Amino acid sequence: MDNSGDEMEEDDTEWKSGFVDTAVLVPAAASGSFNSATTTHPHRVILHFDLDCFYAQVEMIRNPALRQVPLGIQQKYIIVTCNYVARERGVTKLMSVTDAQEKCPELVLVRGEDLTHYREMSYKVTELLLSYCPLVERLGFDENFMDVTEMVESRLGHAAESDSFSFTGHVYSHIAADVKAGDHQRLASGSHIAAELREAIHSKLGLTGCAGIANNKLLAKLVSGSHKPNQQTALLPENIRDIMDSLSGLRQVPGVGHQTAKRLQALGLVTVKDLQLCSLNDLVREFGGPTAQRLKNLALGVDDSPVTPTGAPQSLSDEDSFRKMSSTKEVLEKIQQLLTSLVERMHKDGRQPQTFRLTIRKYSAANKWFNRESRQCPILNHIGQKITSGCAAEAVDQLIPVAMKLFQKMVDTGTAFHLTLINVCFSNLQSRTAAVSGKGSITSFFTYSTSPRKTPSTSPQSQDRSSHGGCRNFTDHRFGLPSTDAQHKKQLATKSSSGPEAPLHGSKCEQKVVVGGEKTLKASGSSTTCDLGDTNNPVLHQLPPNVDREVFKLLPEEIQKELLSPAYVHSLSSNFTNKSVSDVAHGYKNRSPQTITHFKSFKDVIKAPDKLDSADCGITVDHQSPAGTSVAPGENDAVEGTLSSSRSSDFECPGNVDPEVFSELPPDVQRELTSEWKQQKLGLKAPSSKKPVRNSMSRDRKAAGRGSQANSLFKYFKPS
DNA sequence: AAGCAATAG
DNA sequence: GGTTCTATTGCTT
Repeated sequence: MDNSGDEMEEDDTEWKSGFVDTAVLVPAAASGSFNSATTTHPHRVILHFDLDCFYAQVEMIRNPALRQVPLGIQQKYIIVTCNYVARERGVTKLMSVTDAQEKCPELVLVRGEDLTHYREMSYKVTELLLSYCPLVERLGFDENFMDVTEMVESRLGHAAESDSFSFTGHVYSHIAADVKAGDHQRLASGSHIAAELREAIHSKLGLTGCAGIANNKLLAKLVSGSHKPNQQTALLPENIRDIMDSLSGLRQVPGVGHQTAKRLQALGLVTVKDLQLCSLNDLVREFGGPTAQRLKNLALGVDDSPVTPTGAPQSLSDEDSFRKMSSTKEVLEKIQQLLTSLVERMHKDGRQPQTFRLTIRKYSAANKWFNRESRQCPILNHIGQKITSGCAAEAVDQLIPVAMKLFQKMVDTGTAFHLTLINVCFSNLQSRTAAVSGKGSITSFFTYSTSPRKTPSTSPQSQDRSSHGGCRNFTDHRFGLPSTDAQHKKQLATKSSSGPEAPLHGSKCEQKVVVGGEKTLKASGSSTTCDLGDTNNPVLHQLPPNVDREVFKLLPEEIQKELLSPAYVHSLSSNFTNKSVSDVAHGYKNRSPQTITHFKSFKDVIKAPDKLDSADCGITVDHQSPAGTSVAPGENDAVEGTLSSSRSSDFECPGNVDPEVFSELPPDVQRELTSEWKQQKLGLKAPSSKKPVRNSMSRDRKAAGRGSQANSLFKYFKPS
């Protein structure tokens, strides 16, 4: 049944033509616009790199002793990957820890939930590849596509034909030495480039991996795993049919996922050949024209998708999963923990996130999997600036109430809930100046071009690569490739997305986020100083009715401006924005300039409750004195009518909870927390200087949620 | 712009 | 296929 050579399918002219010339199946409109070499020659030269058991390799570099033992990388209760020693003992990817230990009792486990080291190494690989050629596309942490067509042309043009008539590495379904490379000079050249890049990755970074060389991404990826580990394989055009036929099912075709495979199966298609032979009309009926054509092309080994330079990530997220989380307090602490690391990562990136998203997974017996839901909202500029300017603790503090508000949109904290995952995400990442000085003004990109992404090295702290200077030079005379040729620039320009100066990965290059540089803001040094003296603001009449004028006048000018911006005023009808405006106003009104600069973060407070200085904290609630010198209702709330509900002063927080943060939480949440604290207090002694995070302490006070008099703000917290 | 589905490693 | 911890794209509203 394996008719891989050239059997005669009686009536199938359509699919034969697909192999002969990819352009036949490519819509004319598309073929004119995609990248580089397609217009000058029929085939691009595409490389696919795939690092061997990537996480395990990183851990073995960190601890070379692990090289000789069976090593598994554990996330929660599964082995996500393992080294080859472990594979010889029967350990496989995605095996449960118990199964793995049964197979291999000597298995050494390393925890891999924290992806920091993997992410950093991953970007070093991408940057190394980028130092040779700009067309590099990441796929996950351990794979990269590369369009080396230009490099190949350059090499073949410059003659030095020594390399050009032989392949290096494997050639799919051939003995490499037997292949007449002269018929495939461009792929042969690509095989040498792949070998050199693999060697560079090994010598500079200490990592091994596989590579595939073919005429498109689909084929390069499919062929790269033909010989593992640490080997490479090229695919000749005449063997496309072979490799497609070798796939055991449609699921193996990159781009065909579970859902698509199921729909195809419903049409009676289970093998690649089934799809190749299926009438296009049937597919169009099920999937629509473009998807139908793409699926059929994939089955034929045809893929015209360009290698799209990945650039800096478009979102940063952090998440944790667990068996069960069912109290608001746990949720709050988990969110705080996730935010703390996410904000730090965001700061190193240097860009300013415009959107925050909270995702949860609710337990459900029926559908234990894939039930994630999320809510997102804009990030106020003053919070975003805290991140970029390095005020991480304050940024976290101010994001926690935002996150809890989103949380409550998804979960009725009044009734039982059962979460198994929480994710926090920053997206819509903008390069500094753009955000503040009004929507993407292009000019702002270039005025502050501080972190050139030309040099492959990113973070100063990981700067052991003192030899990095050699990279460029090596590249240049080796490949004689000006990375500035027209084709590349064209494609790069289309994806300028995140701004030219955004580093590929965490620069942490203190780009002096000139807060005052923006403008009129007088406070030069301290970014958060309030300007209490400014009383003649001509635009107060623009304020929405629920914003207290007196409070507004107390805000720093930058915040005022933000609140008055057209986009902002326009969106004031939404729940979120109303609430946020109020919160902002409220938060600031209760602080003198001095207390702001010395503000103790929630994180700091919770970690060192005994070091609290009450003078440093918000003044509305005294969380320190055992006597409970909480401020009387209304005493500090000049804006009682509009703003007081979320800050009922008739309560007390445990000593390790920042009242500022607490006060900004939704009333429901305050109520639940208060009742938990109350119970804990009754149940056990208050720890004063212990493992602070887990427990809470101090006195309670029942009436935390007693803002039952629903004012205009209360409704925003009601589930709906 | 928000939320989700699908795909990927 | 799902375990994990991400990340991207495209559809729908």
